[in-house]
Amino acid sequence: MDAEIKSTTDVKETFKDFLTSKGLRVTNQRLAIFDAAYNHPDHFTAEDLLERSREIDDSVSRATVYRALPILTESGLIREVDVGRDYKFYMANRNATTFQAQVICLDCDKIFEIDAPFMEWYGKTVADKLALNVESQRLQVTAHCEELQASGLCKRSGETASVAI
Amino acid sequence: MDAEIKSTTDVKETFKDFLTSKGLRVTNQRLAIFDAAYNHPDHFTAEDLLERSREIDDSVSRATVYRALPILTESGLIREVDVGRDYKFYMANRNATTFQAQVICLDCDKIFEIDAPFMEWYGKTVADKLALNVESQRLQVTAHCEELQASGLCKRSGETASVAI
DNA sequence: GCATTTTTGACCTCTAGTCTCAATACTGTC
DNA sequence: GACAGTATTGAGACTAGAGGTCAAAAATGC
Repeated sequence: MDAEIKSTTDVKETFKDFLTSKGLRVTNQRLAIFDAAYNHPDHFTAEDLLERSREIDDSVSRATVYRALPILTESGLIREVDVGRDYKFYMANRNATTFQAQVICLDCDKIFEIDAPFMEWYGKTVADKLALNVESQRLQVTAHCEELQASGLCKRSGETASVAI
Repeated sequence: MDAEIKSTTDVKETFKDFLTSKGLRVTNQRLAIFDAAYNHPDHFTAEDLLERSREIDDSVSRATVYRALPILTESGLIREVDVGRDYKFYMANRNATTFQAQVICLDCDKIFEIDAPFMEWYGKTVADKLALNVESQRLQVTAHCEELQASGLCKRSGETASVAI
């Protein structure tokens, strides 16, 4: 395996270390939730995560998932993805470091993230100009299934589109 | 009064026309909600709007406000402003046509919108490149009160900052 | 003014997310 | 490995924003 790519097992150790360093305990439930979250190929909701976590450890409760999410987010292993819905989405932070634009399908609820390095540069420019701390910036594009398939973005679930803007 | 700037009374007529054209009835409650929304200087929530509407017509109910919001949004007189909170914000669409970036204060809940014409151009470029319909794009910048005051953005409530990025 | 039909207010329901608290399980120490 | 101390857990109650239901009220067209 490529030395630059961390295996899930390695990342799991990172997560355990994170817990310990914060004085938090390493529990089966937290590990199950980590596995479910980090290996999820797409965006997921808290409810999705509960379901998947229970496939690994059926004792995991809804409350524990909601309690684990901020920990996982703080660890940097997953991140919140706000798409302007009434509930939150999350996704594993497996590789992305550059800014990503969200393409949201209005028909089927799918969310794609595509690289938008230009936006990152723009964000920095804005931050300099206003002397503000840019915590988040979003470029959100909405479209319909048909258009998405024509653009080559919408393939199979879990497959990353190789498009950048 | 400048002929190019519509008075609230004129806009109210536009709203009445909109209702009629959609086969909807012109009711005191809808007009009260329109007044409360269109004359609100800042961003507001449904609950804010309920309170303000009741100052104009104390018979206005919560349900009616929630029912009026999509109508007002569809009419284009107000717009939804998603700032990634658990509840929706709205604001009057008094002048803005260009893209606006949101600057959100993490300390005091204030939201500023500043012109970002560059983003609009970028959105169009993206739309062309992907052959997608850009429905919304957001540049969201977060900051703290101190920073905001230093940048000249945070003044008095209701005052528009004259900053563009 | 009257009949028709929409709209309304009061209240009920829904859902995502959070809180409570007794029971459980992790951790450091022996 | 067992123990004590303490964090964590699951079940279920709870909250808040949002929206649905339905009989009563009000706007519209004639």
